[in-house]
Amino acid sequence: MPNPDIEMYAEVILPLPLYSKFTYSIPPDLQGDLQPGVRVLVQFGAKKYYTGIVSAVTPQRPGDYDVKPIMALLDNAPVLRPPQLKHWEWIADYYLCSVGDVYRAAVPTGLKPESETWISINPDFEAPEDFHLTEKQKSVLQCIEGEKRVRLSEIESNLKIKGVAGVVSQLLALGVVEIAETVTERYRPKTERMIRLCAEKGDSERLHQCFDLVKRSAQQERLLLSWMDHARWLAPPGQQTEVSRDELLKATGVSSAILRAMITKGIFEEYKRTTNRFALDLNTLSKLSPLSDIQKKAMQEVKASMKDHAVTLLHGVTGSGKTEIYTHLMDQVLRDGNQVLYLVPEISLTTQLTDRLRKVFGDRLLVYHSKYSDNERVDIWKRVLTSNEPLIVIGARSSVFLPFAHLGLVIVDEEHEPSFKQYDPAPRYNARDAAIVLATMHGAKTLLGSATPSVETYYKATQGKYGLVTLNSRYEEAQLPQVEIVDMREQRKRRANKGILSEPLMLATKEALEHRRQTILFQNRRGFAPVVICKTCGWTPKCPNCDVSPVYHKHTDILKCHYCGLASQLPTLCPACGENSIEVFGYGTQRVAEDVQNVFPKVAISRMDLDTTRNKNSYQNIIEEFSEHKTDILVGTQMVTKGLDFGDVNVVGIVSADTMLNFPDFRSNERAFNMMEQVAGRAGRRKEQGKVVIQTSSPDNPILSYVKRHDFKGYYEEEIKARRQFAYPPFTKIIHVYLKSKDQSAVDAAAVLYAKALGEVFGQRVLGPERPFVGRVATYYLQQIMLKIESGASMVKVKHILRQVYESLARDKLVKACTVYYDVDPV
DNA sequence: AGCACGCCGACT
DNA sequence: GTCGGCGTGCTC
Repeated sequence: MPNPDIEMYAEVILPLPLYSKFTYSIPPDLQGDLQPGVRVLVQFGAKKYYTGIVSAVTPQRPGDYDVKPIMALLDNAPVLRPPQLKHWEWIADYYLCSVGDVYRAAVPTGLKPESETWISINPDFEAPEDFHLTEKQKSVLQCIEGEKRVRLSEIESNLKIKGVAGVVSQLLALGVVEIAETVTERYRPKTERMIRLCAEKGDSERLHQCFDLVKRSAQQERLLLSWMDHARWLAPPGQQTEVSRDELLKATGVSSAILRAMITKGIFEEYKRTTNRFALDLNTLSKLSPLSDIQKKAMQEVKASMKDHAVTLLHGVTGSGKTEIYTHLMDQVLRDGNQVLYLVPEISLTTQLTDRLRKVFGDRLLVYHSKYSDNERVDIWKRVLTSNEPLIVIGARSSVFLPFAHLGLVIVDEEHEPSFKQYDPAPRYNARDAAIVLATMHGAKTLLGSATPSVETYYKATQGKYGLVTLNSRYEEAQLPQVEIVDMREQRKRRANKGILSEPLMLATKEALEHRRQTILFQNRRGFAPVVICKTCGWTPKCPNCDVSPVYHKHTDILKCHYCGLASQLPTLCPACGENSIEVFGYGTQRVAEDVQNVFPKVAISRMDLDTTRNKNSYQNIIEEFSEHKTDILVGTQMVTKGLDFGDVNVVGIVSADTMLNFPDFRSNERAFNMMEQVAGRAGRRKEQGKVVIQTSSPDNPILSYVKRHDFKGYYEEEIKARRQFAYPPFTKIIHVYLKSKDQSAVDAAAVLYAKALGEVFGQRVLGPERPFVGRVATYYLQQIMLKIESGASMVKVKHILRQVYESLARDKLVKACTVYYDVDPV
């Protein structure tokens, strides 16, 4: 039993980017209930309340400040599991951010209620004689008057003026309004509208009454009969079921007005029921499909490798059936009573994959990703938290944070994918690496899978640090596609192309169409045209917030900045010279789709890029339509490269390889090879050999010859040589130090100072500062300093030095004007 | 990250 | 004279 005489204190993690620890006192009535991992409500600063997570409980009274008490305990039991706090600390330490940053990213918002300011009219207020208000005050007051209470943010959005907080504080001082800070729980369990009869089971008199009431309406009668059918009303007692409103209306085809009338008559009654978001019919489960001999062999090798390696790489060419191997492995882990984390890039989480797995694993499969609503995410969190049962979570990046009880296996598919790395905001973590660490904490094994492993991973595999299993042939002897490289300069010289389509790509597409086959065209740029220019004076538009040119979008007829999202009008006359000579150049997906439609006017084309996949179901719809062959040609950005499986695709066109090949950083070869090989892998996944056409202005680029031969090893050997020669990963570890400010001269000067200070300790390991590829994003100017640390050097020491340098410069006026942050292992 | 406190320009 | 701009420093 806790001793109530000893005062106890709790260390609390707050969802803030602060590095110091915050300690609160535990009120006597909560002593003994508090343990690491529970959520508590605490006051922070003068008015804010946050949901914090208790990280430790100690009897140690902290130093010389007034300790605030914990306001409330929000949980009976921790919302985290034991290894999670350790995992958060690892991420914060490794990726150089605060634990609060990790907490913010890890836990769904619904579990982190914050306080909000509510404003209401002061009922006791009496206006003195000479009382008058300014116009601004009056309009704010009007917003409050109609309601019981309003949020500050609501007034701001209603009036569309700034400084509402100030006006409210004036009104508060005058006594006109009062304010309250409240904490609202945002999580709402999902409810379903249900319909029941206003009669007891067995009350036949009442039932007759009901039938009398609907006698004159065929529709109402139908609804009543159908309801009785759905509810199994006539079955023996105890076998009745609840009837959902939607289900009933859908089954009968009767309009909701009819139902409403019957509710008004008192026949039916509507009520709400909390539903299980995971409801599933267990009778539809199907068996695992058997593995081919080659897959069986690979599976045995994977299992053998896992005996002596914590991490194993499964290097399998596109279409070799890696997913089948994962499925069998997961099944075995479930049988052993353990849980599985299956990480995939966001786009792979379409029903293509999840339906397949759901058929095998039923409700033991949970799906978790960013297109889910926060409520749905809280549901999944709670389900994982309360379940010790074997289950599989398939999810994107953030599912590494779920409260697993006992992981037996972690799978990271498409492990080379840059999207596993979060770039902004902190924590800037790589989910693949965080997952490996998590697996180790659980004593679980990790399987990384890819057709084009990252250089780092493949290097570790060749060095024996990771196990390596290779699958060289495609499933059912499908062949890797044949690759043709087309010189676009030569095409244009001969005027053989039609718009962006070269002759070979046009012919291949045409042939595919004739054989009822499909085509994917890959162009890694969205919008219509990336370049807008005045032909008379050379003027081009610039984004006012960023250091880029906006892209022309034809459908909406606007210029759009792809960095900050700002949209503007395309001027008809040049703003610089006044001539009517503005033209657009270059190709985005919209324009590619338009060109293709011009060449093949009768063919159904769809487009998949960020612009067409904003909504939760839009991926799904585009992919479904394409896989059901309702569309013949799919034009898309890198989204189309990620793990999609379409049996009828015979032709893949890489519309322009040039931007990929000429990117100015050390990963550009890796990215270009992976992207081209992956998109090529979408072709010919069934029996007939597919065809890939790569259009380029530099057909002699060596990367293209490796893609042409599907020669991963050859590309890798050359790449690893270059990495060694120029001291890039995996031979060094890279940390980017960023400085950010709205004041350009401040960042520029501060970055020089910073690089100099770092150089005094790290010497040649410091490169820069330089402006990043895009030097200004959303009104912030950026400077980047690159640190190259030899692999094997003590990172503890490096981080200690980074902290010291920051502290020594923190008082400098220029540095103070900037935000400093780090990106560890950038991709 | 918020938020309060505090010190200088354009308005009643 | 005041309102209100945002620089600076603190939050258990």
